[in-house]
Amino acid sequence: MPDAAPKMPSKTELRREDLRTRLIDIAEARIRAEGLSAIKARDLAKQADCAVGAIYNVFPDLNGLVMAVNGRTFQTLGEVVAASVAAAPQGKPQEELITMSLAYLRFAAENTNLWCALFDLEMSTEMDVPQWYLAELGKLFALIAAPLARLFPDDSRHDIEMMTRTLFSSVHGIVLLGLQRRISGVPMNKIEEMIAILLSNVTSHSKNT
Amino acid sequence: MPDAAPKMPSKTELRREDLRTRLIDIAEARIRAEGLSAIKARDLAKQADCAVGAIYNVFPDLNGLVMAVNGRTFQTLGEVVAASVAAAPQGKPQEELITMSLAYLRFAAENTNLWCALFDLEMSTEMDVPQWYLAELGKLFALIAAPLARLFPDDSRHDIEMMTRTLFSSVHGIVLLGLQRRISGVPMNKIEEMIAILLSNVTSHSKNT
DNA sequence: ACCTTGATTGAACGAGGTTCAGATTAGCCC
DNA sequence: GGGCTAATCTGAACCTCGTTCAATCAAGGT
Repeated sequence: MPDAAPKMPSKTELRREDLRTRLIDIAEARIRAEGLSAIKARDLAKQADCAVGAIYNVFPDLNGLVMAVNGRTFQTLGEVVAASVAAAPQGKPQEELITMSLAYLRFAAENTNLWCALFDLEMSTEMDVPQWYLAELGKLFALIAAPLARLFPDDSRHDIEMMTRTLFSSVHGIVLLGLQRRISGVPMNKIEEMIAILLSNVTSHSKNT
Repeated sequence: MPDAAPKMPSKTELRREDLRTRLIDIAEARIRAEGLSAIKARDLAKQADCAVGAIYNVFPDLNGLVMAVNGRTFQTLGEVVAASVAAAPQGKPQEELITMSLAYLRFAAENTNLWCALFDLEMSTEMDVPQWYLAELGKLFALIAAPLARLFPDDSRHDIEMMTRTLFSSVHGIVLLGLQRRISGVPMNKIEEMIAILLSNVTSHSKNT
């Protein structure tokens, strides 16, 4: 017998994996184009050229599929933010924070539906937050904490952690409400201005508590 | 004939109005207890002791009913925030802002499901934002703008407006993410601390742009 | 070739929002 | 009060979805 543990990728396994990625691709495209509510089992099956039931061989349910899409989205988001700060040489900490925030805004604006799906699901079901989610969030937080630690070298790890969460939540809130009311004005550059106001104020003064 | 314009509240009208408020009451209680997803047409009808179809005589659809609940919620929220600042004699502007923000947090924490419903609906359907919604939001903004105007008397109306939106969105973001991860720690007093960090920093420095 | 095991299928189930033809009732004039 | 008209009320029926499962089929081993 051959080695047992790293199971052979038998023909079945391959089809399985193929279907899996095909479904994720289709779901991602659909969410991007029409939003989370456009995810319908029968539509997906038709597009993927498989039976409805086949979806449930590969994912526990449609939520699981959306989670897989969210995994991709979250990873891309992390890369985009990291890339933005890597691109700006080694600016002042404040500028790094603003750069990252604008990258976050930009990503959310250009991929609104995918970005919304990231939260629409976690929010509604308050069950087990998956591991990768927390891991990705941790990576984002680390990116923010770095310039903050340089900016406030005397603050404790705890203080930096608090500031990180505070700033992330704040920027997230600005982006969220900013994009939400696409109708009622608040053009993109106003949102950018708001982020700049927030960060330049917060980071030009130091002591908290 | 009697005057025509302010139509008589005939027996039908009364029942109609009665059913309307009864349905809102029931829906409000259900959302409070079990969240937005617990709103089921058949359940509501059974509890209100009417036929399923009757709901649609009084509201365009279930969304409309939820909107009515949201109307109440939003109004209560406004009152709570206004009351909090009225209760604190005439403190410094910074303290007013913190007081209001903590009142906002407190309301969201104590009425999480109702508060979530406020955004879960507006978010998903991006159709016409109803008039009362913008009006209530305007009232909230006015409450925030008042202390800001005292704090930065030289800033233009536009600057104050921007700062108002910025702070509101930021606090909203902190509350949102804070309450979202009820599981993964972030106890209430940490959230309060985050709000305090944000506001004390922002409002102790002045110039933007 | 044959058997066993697991994947695949799609019709069927159940849950939920919404509708509508018929039954019921209110309002009104005699 | 009796009768007529128009509106309201009713709940069975319709439709859309997610999800399941008995029956079918294919892969891999012997």
